[in-house]
Amino acid sequence: MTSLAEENYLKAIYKLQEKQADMVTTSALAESLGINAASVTDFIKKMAVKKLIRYEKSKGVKLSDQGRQIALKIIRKHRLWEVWLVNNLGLKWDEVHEIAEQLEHVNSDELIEQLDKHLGYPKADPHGDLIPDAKGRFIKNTSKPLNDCCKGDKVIITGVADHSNSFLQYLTKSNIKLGDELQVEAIEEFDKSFQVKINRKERKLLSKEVVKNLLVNIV
Amino acid sequence: MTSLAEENYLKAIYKLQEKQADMVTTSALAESLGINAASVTDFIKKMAVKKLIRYEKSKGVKLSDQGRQIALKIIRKHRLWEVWLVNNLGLKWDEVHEIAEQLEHVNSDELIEQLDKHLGYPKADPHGDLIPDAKGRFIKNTSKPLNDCCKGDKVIITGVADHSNSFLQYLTKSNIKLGDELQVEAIEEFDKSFQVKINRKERKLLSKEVVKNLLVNIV
DNA sequence: ATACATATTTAGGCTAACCTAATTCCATTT
DNA sequence: AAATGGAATTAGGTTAGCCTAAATATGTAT
Repeated sequence: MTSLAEENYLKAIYKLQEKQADMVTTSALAESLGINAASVTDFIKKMAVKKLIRYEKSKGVKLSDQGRQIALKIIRKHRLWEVWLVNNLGLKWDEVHEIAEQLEHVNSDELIEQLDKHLGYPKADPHGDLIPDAKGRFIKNTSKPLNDCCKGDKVIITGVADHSNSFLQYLTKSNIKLGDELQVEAIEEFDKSFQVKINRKERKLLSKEVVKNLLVNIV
Repeated sequence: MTSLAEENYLKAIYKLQEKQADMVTTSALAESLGINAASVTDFIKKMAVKKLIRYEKSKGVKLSDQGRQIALKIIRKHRLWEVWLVNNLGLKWDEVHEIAEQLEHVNSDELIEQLDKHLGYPKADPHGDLIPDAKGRFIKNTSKPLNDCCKGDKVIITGVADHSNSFLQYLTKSNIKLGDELQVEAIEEFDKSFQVKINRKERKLLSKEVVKNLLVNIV
C-alpha cells in the first residue's frame, strides 16, 4: 500500500522527530532525503491526505500513529537485516547500511517474522541500535554517550552515535567493538580526551570526538 | 543502472526465449508481464536504444549479450534467495516465489556472492531450477519430464515443470519431494497415468498431468 | 512597526512507465 | 491481386515523483 517514496519519507520523519522532539520542517526533511524542498511540500500534502502524517502548513509535519507504525516496521526490518548481514553473511558493520536500505523495503510479514526467529530475536543491530518488536515496541534503553561518564566509571560499549563509515572503520582499526569493557582512568580537561583501559588490558587515549560517539552502559 | 521495469522485462524475455527459441513477440511479452501491448512496444524501443535487447519492428525482440547477462544475474539472485528462504528460514516451497521476486532486485554483488557461499554454492533452487554461476553459466541439465520415461525406468525427481502453488501443494500433500526415487511399474495406455513405486516403499498412481510436470534424472 | 533574510509554498514543467483508441502492418485466404 | 483478421505500432493521455523559478509567509533585528 505504501510506495517506496512514502516509506523513505516516513523513515526520515521518524529519525528527525527522534532528534528534535517536535515538528519536522520541510527543509530538514528535504535535506535529509536529498530532495528539493518544493517537492517535499508537494509530497507531504499527499501523505497528509492519506493520514500517514499530520501536516501544518508552514510549520512542518509529524507522524500519525499509522505513519509511526509503518516507520517502525521499516526500521525493524532494516535492523534485522543488518544483524543477518553481519552475523550470518559475514559482512562488516560498515558495509551493511546500503544493502539494508534496499532490503528494508521487501514486503512480507512472514519473511520478517521468520528472519527475527532465525536470528534469535536480537534486541539490537550491529551498531547497537535497538530493534523494535513486531508491534513497534522497544526495550528500555539505558545507554548514554561515554563523555557523560566520570573518572573511575566502568562501562560496556553498547552502540555508536555516529554511523559514518569513517567512524566505524576507525573503531575497527583500533580494535574497539560493541561489548568491550572500558574503565575511565582519566579525563583530560584541556581537550576532553579520555584515558581508558579496554577489557582490563590495553590502555588507550580516546579523543573528544570518539568519546562523544561511543554509547555505553554503566556496569 | 537498470530500472526495476527493465529488469522485469529482461527476465520475462529470457524466460520466453527459453521456451520458444527464436524471437519474443510483443504480445507474448505483454501477456507475460500483465502489461498492455502498446506499452510494451514503447518500452522495448527504449531498451533497444540502450542495447539491452535487439528489436526488429513488427517481429519481436531478443536479448543482447549484455541483456542476457543481466537477466541471468536476476535469475541467479532469485534462485539463491529461494534456497535461503526454504533451507535457512524454513518457508515452504510454495511460499517463496513472491518474496524472491522482490529480493531478486536488491543490488549488491558482495551480498549475492556471500549469500552463495553461505548456502554452500547450491546448483539448484527448491524447485530444481538450476542456478547460474556469477558468470551466468549453468551446469549441464540432464533432466527430462517423467512422461518421457518407460516402464521399468528408475529415476530421481530433480525438479518441477509447473511452478503453480496448486501443483506444489499437491506434491507436498502427496509426500512427493525432490530427491525421491521413483520406479515406473506400469504406464496405463488409456489415460497415460503412471503406476510408480516411491523410495522403494509406497506405491502411487500419478495422472498424466502430474507425470508431465515432474522432472527426473534416470538413475 | 518595518524591513530583511530565510523558509515555505505555488505554479508550471519534466520523465518513467503505464493506459486507451486509432491506425498500420502482416500473413493468410479467397 | 484484394480482402480480412489479428498483431503491432502510433498518437495522445495519465500518474507518481521529482525539478526550477517565482511568490508568499515567518521570524528576527532594527
